[in-house]
Amino acid sequence: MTHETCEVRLVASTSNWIEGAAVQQLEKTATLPGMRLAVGLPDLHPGKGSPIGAAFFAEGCLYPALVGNDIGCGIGLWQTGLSARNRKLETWANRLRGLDRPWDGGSAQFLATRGIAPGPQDHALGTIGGGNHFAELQQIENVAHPAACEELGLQPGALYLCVHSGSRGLGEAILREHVDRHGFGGLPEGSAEAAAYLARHDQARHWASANREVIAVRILECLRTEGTRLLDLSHNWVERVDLAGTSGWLHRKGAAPSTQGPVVIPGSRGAFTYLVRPLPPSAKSGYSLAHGAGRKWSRSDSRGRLEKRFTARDLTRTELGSQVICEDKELLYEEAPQAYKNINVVIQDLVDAELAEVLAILRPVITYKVRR
DNA sequence: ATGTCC
Repeated sequence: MTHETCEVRLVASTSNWIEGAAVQQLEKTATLPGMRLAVGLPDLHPGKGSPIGAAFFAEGCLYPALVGNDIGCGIGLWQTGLSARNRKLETWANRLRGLDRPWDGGSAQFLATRGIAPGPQDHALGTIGGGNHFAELQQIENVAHPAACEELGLQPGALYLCVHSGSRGLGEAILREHVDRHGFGGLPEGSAEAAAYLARHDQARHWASANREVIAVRILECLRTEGTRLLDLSHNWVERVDLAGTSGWLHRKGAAPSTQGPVVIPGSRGAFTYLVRPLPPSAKSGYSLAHGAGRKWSRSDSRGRLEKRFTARDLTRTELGSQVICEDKELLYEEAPQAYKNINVVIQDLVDAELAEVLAILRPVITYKVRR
C-alpha cells in the first residue's frame, strides 16, 4: 500500500444513487492523519461529519468519533420454534408487549454470564432503542443456496427473528466522555488514551451483543417459544488488522465485516432482508460489506414528504403485507420504507463487485419499533 | 444514535 496517501473507493454501480454529500464526507474523512483506505459501500449515506456505510483503515492511530456513539451496534438472527406456514399475524403482534420497559430478568446476572461487569446503563439492557433499530419477525421467501443454508441450520418453514440494536446509553456515554476529555482527533496507537478507549469500546461491543440476546429472549418469551441464535455481527466498531501488508486500525461505520461468516443485510422495514455469504474477503473492500439499504431521505425530509401523502395508520402496513408496530408517529414517518434506498440495488452492487453471494431472502412479517 | 433539544 502506498504510504502517506489514502485510497478512496466507492463500491456502487451507476444505477445506485449515492448522495453527493456522502461522497464528500467520505473524501473529507480520507484526509484525516494516518488514513490509508476509505471505502464507501453501496449503502453509503451522509452522517454526522463522516458518512455511514463506510470502512476506514488508518495507520498509527484510531478515531473514536469515527465509530460513533452506538459502539457495537449490529444485527443478530434467531431461528424461532414457531412455524411461518400458519402465520398468526394478529396473535403474534398482540403478544409483543412490555418490550420498552426495563427487563426484569436480572440484567447484572445475565451480563455476568457473558463476562461483562455491571454498570450504570444496565437498566436499558434488553431494550431496542430508537432511530433505525428494530426487531423483526421474518420468514424465508427464497433459498438461493440450499447447501449453505442447511449448513447454517436454516429451516425453510421456520419463523425467524432479526434484531438490530446497539449499546444504548453505554456507547453514548463512552464516546461523550472520551470527546469531552480528548476531542475528535486520532488516538496514537499504543497510547494510554487509546488503550483506555479500546477497553471501554470492547465492553460496549459485548454489552451490545448481550443486549440483542436479551431482546431476543424477551420477544421469544412474548411469543411463548424458544430460539437459537444463528449469527450476530456488529457494524460499528474498530479493530486492529493487517491490510495489504500494513498494520493498522479498521473502523467500520455502518459496515458489516466480511471476515466472520454469513451476514444479514436488511432492507427497509417494508422490504426483504438478505442473508449473504462474503466471498473470500478482499482488502480492497476494507474487509467489509453494506449493513443495510442506506437512507435516501434525511429524517426531516422524510417527515415532510410523507406526512402529506400517508396517515400514520397507512404506514403500519407495508407493501409486503407485514405489520409495523411503531407507536411513535414521528419515528414511523422517519423510518418509512420510502425513506430508504432499494435493497436489491445495494445487494446487486455487492454481488457485481464479487464481495458477496446471496444465500437466502427473508420476508418481513412483523416489525417491532416501539410500543407505549 | 442518545432516559433524544424544548
